[in-house]
Amino acid sequence: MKTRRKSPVNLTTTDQHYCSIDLRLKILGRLPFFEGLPQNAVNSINQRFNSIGYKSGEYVYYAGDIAERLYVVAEGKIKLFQHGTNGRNVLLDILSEGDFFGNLTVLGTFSYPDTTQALTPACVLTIQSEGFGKILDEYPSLAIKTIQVMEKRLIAANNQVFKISSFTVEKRIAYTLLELGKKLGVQNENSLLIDAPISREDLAEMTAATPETVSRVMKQFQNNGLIDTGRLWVSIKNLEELSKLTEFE
Amino acid sequence: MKTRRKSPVNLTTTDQHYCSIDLRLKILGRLPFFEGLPQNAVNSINQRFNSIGYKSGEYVYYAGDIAERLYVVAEGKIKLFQHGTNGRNVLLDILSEGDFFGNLTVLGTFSYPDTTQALTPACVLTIQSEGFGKILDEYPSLAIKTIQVMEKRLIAANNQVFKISSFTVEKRIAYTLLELGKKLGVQNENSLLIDAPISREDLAEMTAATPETVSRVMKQFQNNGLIDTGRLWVSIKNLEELSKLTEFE
DNA sequence: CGGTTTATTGATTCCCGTCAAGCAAGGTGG
DNA sequence: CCACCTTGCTTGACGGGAATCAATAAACCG
Repeated sequence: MKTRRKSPVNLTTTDQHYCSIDLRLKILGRLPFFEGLPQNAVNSINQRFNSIGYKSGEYVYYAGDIAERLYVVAEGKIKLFQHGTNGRNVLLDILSEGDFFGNLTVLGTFSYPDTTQALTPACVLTIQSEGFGKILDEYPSLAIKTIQVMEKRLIAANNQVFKISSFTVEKRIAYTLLELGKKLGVQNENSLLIDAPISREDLAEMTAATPETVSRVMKQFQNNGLIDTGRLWVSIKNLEELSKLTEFE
Repeated sequence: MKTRRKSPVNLTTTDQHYCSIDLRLKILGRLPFFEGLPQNAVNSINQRFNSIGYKSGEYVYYAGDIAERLYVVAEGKIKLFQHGTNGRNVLLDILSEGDFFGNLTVLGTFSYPDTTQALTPACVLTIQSEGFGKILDEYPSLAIKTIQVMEKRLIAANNQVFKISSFTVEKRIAYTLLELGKKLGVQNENSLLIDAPISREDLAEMTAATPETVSRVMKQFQNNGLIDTGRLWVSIKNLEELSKLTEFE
């Protein structure tokens, strides 16, 4: 069963990876977050955002920095995590196009509770929290949209707590792979490729496990034909069977 | 070291525990959630809420019920949890006066992801999600307040993930007791009483542990003079030392 | 004062983390 | 294109922290 091969994950986006001005205007308008707004509103909002490009591995901000900006992912993937005690971190989320992070509103000075890092080359739009507050005042429908997105994220975070609290490692890993498939999956021939360079360590940090254990469990999944995997990539071959693993006791 | 005695937690609120109409009007206006709104707005909003009283142990809604209402705690404590596989649940939060739960906005029909149950006799105000949507339209400042509250909750949920993922049981329990102290604490003579009937099982469900382990760890805390505890109550005697336990590796 | 719920305590088991060594993949420079 | 190096993955042996199972004791309630 030789399945190891070159990573099928697309890593080579255009090298010029600070987002060009005209590109970002188009992107902003298409973001699900701003959909439904009239075009002139989008233009107006767009003018108040700046864009920044990040190379893979670069940090957007660190936990503890003063939280005064809101960010929106325009392109690429951003890791959101908290630093663990010894050097083992906890990976809370992987954000992609249209997701926001950072500090939404002005509620006194406080610090970011987490660190954000580009997992792939990425383009990020950003605005001062204060400025975003003004936008919310101007476009109340955006505030409601924001609430809806946060509602979903809170539910997801609670599910995460649930998962880690009551699943075995095997179930946690299966569940996490399925989540990643839903969020970052790209359908290839006969398998669902997770379109981001996810390492064993990343998975360990998402599942409250160790890289070694993740490796062992994934090997087993691979032997059972549930997934296909290699260095920095995973692909789900049998989604149904993998789902079954997360179901019953 | 005989510390076992009658529970100091106040359980006997007025027995008539469906909230009276005039009481709830006063309560609504004082809720931190609605503060800052002009009085006539509060009156108008108040008219659109109903109030329901719950006896200790009663359920407000179950996970899977169709999510069409928003709730606000007016009095008492509400447990928010998810059902585990075998009968061991995961306790996500304990809500008290001013906290909201349920479904905020209308985003298609979907089900509550969690179950809510009165931990003490409680009075809860409720409104259809649709009606709350209208209120948000009318009072945009409320939408921003809502965003801020959700932002805090999301951060708390992420911290919860972090805690469970990277702390030992001892640290998790210490951390959870401190959280409860902050949220539900009442300063008594020389200790901070957690003002809710919290069982070993509740704590286990909050810390991804078993009641037996919680019992053992708390016994140790008690022997070290950090806490004082009995059946369905806990009091923090030495906050500083307890905090130290959660700090470094 | 019995009956019920909650908490304690002990003995045993096992999942998974830790430590350590070796291997495969990819990138780089000559 | 190959030697080399870095980074990520695999695999095994071992130990420990906490779950499980089980029985007793305390607290509370009618």
